[in-house]
Amino acid sequence: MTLTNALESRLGYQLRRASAVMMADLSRELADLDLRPAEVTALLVVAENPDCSQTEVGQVLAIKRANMVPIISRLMDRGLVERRRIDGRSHALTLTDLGRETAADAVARIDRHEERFTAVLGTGDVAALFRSLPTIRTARGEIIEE
Amino acid sequence: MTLTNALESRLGYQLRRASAVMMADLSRELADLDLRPAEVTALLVVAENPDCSQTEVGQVLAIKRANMVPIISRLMDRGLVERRRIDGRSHALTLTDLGRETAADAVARIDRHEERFTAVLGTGDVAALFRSLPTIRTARGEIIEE
DNA sequence: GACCATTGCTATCACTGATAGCTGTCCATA
DNA sequence: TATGGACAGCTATCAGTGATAGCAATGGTC
Repeated sequence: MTLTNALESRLGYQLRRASAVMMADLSRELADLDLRPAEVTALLVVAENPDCSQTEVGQVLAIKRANMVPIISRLMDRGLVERRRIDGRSHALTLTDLGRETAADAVARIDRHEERFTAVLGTGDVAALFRSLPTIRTARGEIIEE
Repeated sequence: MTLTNALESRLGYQLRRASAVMMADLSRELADLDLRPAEVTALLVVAENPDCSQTEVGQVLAIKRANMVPIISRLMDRGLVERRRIDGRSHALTLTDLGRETAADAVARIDRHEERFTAVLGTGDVAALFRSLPTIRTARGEIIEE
């Protein structure tokens, strides 16, 4: 028996299911990098913004300070990120050479992953998504940090 | 300093952030029901499909058999769902009166929640989302159960 | 110098999902 | 009818993400 599911007509539900599918695909694509999705996003933000602080990375990714700690720690343990004391409180984050290589690899993987989905969507639909999704994010005000 | 974030141009990232925003809003809306989002979805599927089995609910929601167990257990403990043995293996799930009340309440809350987002989107965008998101879900074939 | 905000951190918890493997049951068929 | 395989529910455990509360050290301001 196939069940009915009225949730299919809910935007939040559709978003969640679609997001889960893409995340699963991304995880597979990133698997042999041995980096979690959250770690990769942090790596890429540091790549783009040399000398940024850990808190700033968290702000742009909507990851709380407390949750940034193990992410950056792991990237440092892996030899991908270095930090330099700025003042007694904050550090400036930069990528190592290995970090830059890994970031480039990650971007290539993400692009392949994205392609698999945008390919079946049509450019109009993709454009519509890039208009709608940010609107959703700001609809209730994305609350960043505490 | 405000950082740049090239991930903003990735569909997967946008989807994840938008989904997180909606989930957070939904959680707030469901808070005083004392039911987790996953439990509510299961409740609504049972409401629509009396005498369905636990595995079937899992299939339609893409929740694995093993993960359905605590969900249904909790709904039964809460007196929202009842089950009747069908054969030695499976049970037929139905809602209790309280379950029906709670389901109706949940649907009202979900509708309010949805409204907050669809209100800022324009009907064209909403229609586009309901076309695109299911396409994304099937793009890589949503793998259901093992 | 007192006060307060900031930064990074620890510790802990909640929610969702995944895996591996068990038991008991049903069913087809050899 | 005996048996092998599929199936339903279950246990146990882990991974990933995110949230909260609170601490210590530091920096800037009045």
